[in-house]
Amino acid sequence: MKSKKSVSIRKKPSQDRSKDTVNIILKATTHIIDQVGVSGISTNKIAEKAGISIGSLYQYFPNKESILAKLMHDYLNKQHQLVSQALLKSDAKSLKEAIEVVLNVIIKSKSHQIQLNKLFIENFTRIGDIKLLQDNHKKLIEIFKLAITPYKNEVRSGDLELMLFNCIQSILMISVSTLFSKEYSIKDQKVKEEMLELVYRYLKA
Amino acid sequence: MKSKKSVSIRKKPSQDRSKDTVNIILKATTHIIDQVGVSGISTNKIAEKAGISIGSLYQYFPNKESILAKLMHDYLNKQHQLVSQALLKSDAKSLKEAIEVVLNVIIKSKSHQIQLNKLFIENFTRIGDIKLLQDNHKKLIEIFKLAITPYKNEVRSGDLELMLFNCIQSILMISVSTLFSKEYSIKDQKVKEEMLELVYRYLKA
DNA sequence: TTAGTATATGAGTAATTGTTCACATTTATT
DNA sequence: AATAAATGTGAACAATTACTCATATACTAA
Repeated sequence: MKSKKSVSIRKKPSQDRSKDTVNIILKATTHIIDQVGVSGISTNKIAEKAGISIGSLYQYFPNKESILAKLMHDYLNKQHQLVSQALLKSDAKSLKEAIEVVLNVIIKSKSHQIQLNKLFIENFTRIGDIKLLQDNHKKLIEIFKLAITPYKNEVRSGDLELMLFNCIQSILMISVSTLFSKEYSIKDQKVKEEMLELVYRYLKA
Repeated sequence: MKSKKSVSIRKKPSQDRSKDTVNIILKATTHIIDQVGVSGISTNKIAEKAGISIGSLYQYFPNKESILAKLMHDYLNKQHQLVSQALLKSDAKSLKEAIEVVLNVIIKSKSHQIQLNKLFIENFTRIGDIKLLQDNHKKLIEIFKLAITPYKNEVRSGDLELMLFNCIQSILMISVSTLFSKEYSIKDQKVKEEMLELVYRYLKA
């Protein structure tokens, strides 16, 4: 039960076929999460689904948790990368437009990687990964802050960190909720507009 | 693996000592969730922690899931009850005050039952319990709607259901997040005020 | 007291879990 | 071609899992 939730890989794959193996393992894990959830995962099942031997799996991952951690790590990294890129290319001219840019990317990242949101949520309460998630939130807050800095005269005064913390939590929760909701979809334009309205009204002076 | 997530109890306890047993089981489960999370739970551990035999546990619960379901069920029921009661006794005179009443109770229920929020969140992705959670959200939306109805001239036009859906998601997520955050606490007055601000600004005309 | 019912017990079971290790095969290097 | 390194294999293991059942104890009512 003493699982070290390391993100590291046991052996660094040098040849192409071993890199493939690692990718296949990660992909198989994602599929299983999608089908039976995080609690339904076992290393034997992953190996089976990946079509490799259980021994091969342990060549590259020291334990089960490290697979989930790697998946989580990659997912969050990708998210930051996407948001940052979008902001660079953005031609936002107002607070509202800047918010919209951030919102668009988060929504996009959520709707493209639905399976991983299950991992995202279940990990919320796992002690070992709380730090990972909190770092994620902090990074998102930083990026968000950067995005609205040019328009800070439009922003009401107050504890900006806390305000952005609340914005991020709201956006994430609404996004994820709609993934499981029957009434609302994250792809629904109306939902996006309401999220924008929520954040904009909250932040503006 | 074919778990029936029934809330029902296998045998109805009639004597006092058996009612005690059921309560002890539920309490022990709550403690374990608090310490090692939902995924660290096993029926054997519950029985051990409760100081009863594993056989006794299965006298009253048909399977492991039914224990978690009962816990969840009780928790959500209690929450509705508290919110409804608070609204009855409320002397709110404006939209903002009505929101505050709802907010106060939800915050109170969250901060009083910290452990169960882990169950709450992890259950978010478990197929069987999604319906339970969605029903919970729907009920909260209904209660919320009832609370602000007297002041609906203060509320902006739009899809009220969706608006309240977003409010509930935001409130819940911010509440739960602060339970795990180092920077912010749900007991912090500033956090409460910001949540009120978020919801009020979003709803008002 | 006695008989019936409710409650408690815990060794036992079959299945699954995470992980290891001795060995086989494939690739890179000389 | 020979050797070393990288990669792949899967039977095997101890631990843990959810759950059963035969039996024992405690209560209730006659």
